Amino acid sequence: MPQSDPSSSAAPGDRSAHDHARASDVHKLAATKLAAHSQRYTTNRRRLVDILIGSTGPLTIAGILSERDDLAQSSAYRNLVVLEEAGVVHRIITSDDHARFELSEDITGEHHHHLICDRCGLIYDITLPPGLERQLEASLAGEAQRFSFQGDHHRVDLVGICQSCRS
Amino acid sequence: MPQSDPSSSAAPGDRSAHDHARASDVHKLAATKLAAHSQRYTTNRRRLVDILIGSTGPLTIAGILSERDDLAQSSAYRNLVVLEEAGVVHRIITSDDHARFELSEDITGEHHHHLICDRCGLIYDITLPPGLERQLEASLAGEAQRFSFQGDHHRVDLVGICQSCRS
DNA sequence: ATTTATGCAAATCGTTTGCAAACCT
DNA sequence: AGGTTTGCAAACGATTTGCATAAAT
Repeated sequence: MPQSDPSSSAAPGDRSAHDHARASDVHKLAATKLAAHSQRYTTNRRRLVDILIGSTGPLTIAGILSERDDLAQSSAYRNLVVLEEAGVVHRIITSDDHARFELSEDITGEHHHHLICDRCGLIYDITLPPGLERQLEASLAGEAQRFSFQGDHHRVDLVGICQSCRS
Repeated sequence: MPQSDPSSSAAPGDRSAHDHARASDVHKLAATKLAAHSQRYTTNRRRLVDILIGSTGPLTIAGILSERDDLAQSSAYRNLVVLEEAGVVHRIITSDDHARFELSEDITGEHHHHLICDRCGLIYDITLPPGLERQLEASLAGEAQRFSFQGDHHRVDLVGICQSCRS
């Protein structure tokens, strides 16, 4: 429903949660995770990771492809699946039709949440106080138990309208 | 990626968060909300709302259509858009390719969150302690302000594997 | 009488997949 | 060599839309 240029995905005043990890460390971890899944760290996969390292926030496929014109769309899709399964990247689904990708928290070592623009799909990274995270975890674990549900990870989003869509 | 019968969407031990509102009240509210958006409360729209009232949890389009065979798919899609815009229903997007729908919190008067099965897309409704909700709201509001983001509503999901997908 | 809603079938568009060539190990 | 990855183009499938008919005001 909302439409905009899906290749843009900007960042706000502060630095993003991503740029805390050094590129070489990220690649090392990525290689390890892929190896654990019997997958190779090919040139294209490394390229994808590099693009995500360089990004200030979650990127759409279009955004990723626009960074390098020597990247086949189908390979991007395929490799993002592999990277996701290996736990290297994380796929974010919003009401926007375009999936977005970011490095996984295992890789960046950060736990964060999102502000999601309902109009253009733009995503900002945010963090919550550790105490709040703990309480949340505890409550969710309790609810999961009631439903015999095996929780894996939680997600907190604030949905609204970003500054540029408002103006 | 995960696949299963999208027409099924069961409930667990307890009652769902939905069955607290009386059907007549729901219809009255729905009519009001639609009127406020210059939209009619047509037969098909009422049917959709009825199906959601009767459901124990969020339903996919397939699940909705399977409840009544005299409901055209395109009309379901179109009317769900109208109902969503009027704030009568709420659309839930997961990694599953099938959008799911539930009555909006304005209508049910309940604020709840979700356990989402990563394999089959099944969704359970859960609630968090009011105190925790308040802290969460406050933290999110603070973050929104930092990004000049106009928050509308928050969302908390626990993603994992449901009992039947585990067995 | 006009506007709005319906239902069918066709179109759309992000994503997935078949297949032959290129790449690793 | 033997299996994997790549890139092109074709296929897929949930959702959307054009259009003629039916309903509502």
